[in-house]
Amino acid sequence: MAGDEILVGQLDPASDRAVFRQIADHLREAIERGRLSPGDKLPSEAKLMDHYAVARMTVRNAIQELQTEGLVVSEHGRGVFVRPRPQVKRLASDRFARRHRKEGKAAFIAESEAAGAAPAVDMIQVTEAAAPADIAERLKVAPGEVVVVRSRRYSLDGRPVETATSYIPAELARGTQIMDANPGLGGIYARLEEQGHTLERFVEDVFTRMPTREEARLLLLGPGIPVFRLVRTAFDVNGRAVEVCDTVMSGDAYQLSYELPAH
Amino acid sequence: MAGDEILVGQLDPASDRAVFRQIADHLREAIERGRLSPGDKLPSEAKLMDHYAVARMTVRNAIQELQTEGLVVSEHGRGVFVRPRPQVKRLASDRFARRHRKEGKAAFIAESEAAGAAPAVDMIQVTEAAAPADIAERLKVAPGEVVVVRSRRYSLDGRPVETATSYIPAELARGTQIMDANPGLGGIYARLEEQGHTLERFVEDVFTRMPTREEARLLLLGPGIPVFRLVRTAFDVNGRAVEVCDTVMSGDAYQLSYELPAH
DNA sequence: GCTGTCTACTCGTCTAGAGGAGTTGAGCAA
DNA sequence: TTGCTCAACTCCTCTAGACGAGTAGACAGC
Repeated sequence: MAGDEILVGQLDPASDRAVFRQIADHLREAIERGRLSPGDKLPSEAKLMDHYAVARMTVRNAIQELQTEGLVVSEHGRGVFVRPRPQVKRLASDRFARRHRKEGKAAFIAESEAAGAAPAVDMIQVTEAAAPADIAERLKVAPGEVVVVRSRRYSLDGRPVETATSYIPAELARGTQIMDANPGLGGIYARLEEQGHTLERFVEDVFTRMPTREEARLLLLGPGIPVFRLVRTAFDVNGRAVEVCDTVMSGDAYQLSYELPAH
Repeated sequence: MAGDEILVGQLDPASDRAVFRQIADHLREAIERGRLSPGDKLPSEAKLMDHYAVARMTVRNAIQELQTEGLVVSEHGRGVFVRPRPQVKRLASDRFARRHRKEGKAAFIAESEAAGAAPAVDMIQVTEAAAPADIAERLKVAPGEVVVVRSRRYSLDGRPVETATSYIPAELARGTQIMDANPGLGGIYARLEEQGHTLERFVEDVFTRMPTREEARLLLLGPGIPVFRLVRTAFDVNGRAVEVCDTVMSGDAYQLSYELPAH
């Protein structure tokens, strides 16, 4: 039976460390030392109860601790498993360079295919709405001013990995393909450049936090998985902010990579 | 009594949503709507038991859910409180520019003082050890090769916010102040440049995950707070990697900011 | 004024049990 | 072979209670 071979730990009754923490320590160590590999099943609650001679809640507390650390995931009716490590997608700092855009594909699609993964976009919505305060500040529009809001969700190989919401000043978007669900070849950055707003630079602000319930639902995030929040502001050659993109990315699916000059 | 005014929610017995989740939903909504502000005390377990007419474990499950979401923190003997939002430190992408270094201070010290916070560095250790695999790869040294390892912990206003470990090829560090606990004015980058390794660029790889137990201990992280892991490689003008700095930062204390050219 | 104690209140840990619901595989029936 | 039922096993939800330990305020005694 999977996982049984790790049932070797002994409780230390003299320790002032809580019993459930001692059990969690045993299991954690088994995972970190590789006695349990990603995807392996932990001993069932019943087996752990028998082995350590403790009540059910004590075992569950131990497992709960590992869950919040992101080390294991439980599946109702099946068991508790060491969390498999997903493929990590590397986002390079040149991913919005114009040369990539010229190929006629939006950044996400182009680089995903290059990495050998199957990209998909769904839940595309285009509306007009008041800009949230922090977005309005970045776009240099009045708080509450109506802007065009484009939101969508990206998936890789069937797994949702990222939600993104773009905010564009209304006068830059109205009457263009930016208002369509499909913004056309090269994405909205290509459309903005066609309008004469040649892009010069982007500023990305990166945060990390635990997902909201809504985000966990959209990105299929279990407990113990944080998200990146990435707010990117696009500036044209006149220094005007022409778009702000607010992205929430599954923290275990991404590695961000940036290049900094030493000046 | 603090928090009592939010005791207004009603359970929906017809709902198939678990009772403890309904209670968590009520409390979460109270926090998000501002009926409970950062620092406010939630109703005690006893009050919630009375109000919802449920068992203690049910209430504790609800609170546990909010804890793993990072919304509340519990304090033994005092109560459960809405997590106060700490001051966020913004790391700009030019923070390692030479002009900052010339002022004679290491990056962390200089920018913290500029932001009006009191910086501190402790737990400084300098040793020689084998480079971990991913570090060796970045440094372009043989796996397991001995390098100089400098680790330290940074605090702001008394709160530890970041641990950092630098790896420097041994032949670049031996016989220099880099081996000392105090690397001198301008930090180790200044020392490397004095050795003729003029820095040209940095590459930063950014990850997010939940902290290990050790990291949570060093950074005083409660449940529900993720960390940034930031691995920075410094390249000199010859394209040689002269240092790799592996940093773990409290996720709620930092905002990273990068500038990307559109090319 | 200071100190130590006492008490009420708080969350932490643990036990012992009940019923429910999702998953899986064996075995049987069509 | 295919499809169904059923039992065993899994984790999920919830109850009811016990004892422990940290906190904070009231209060008596010095």
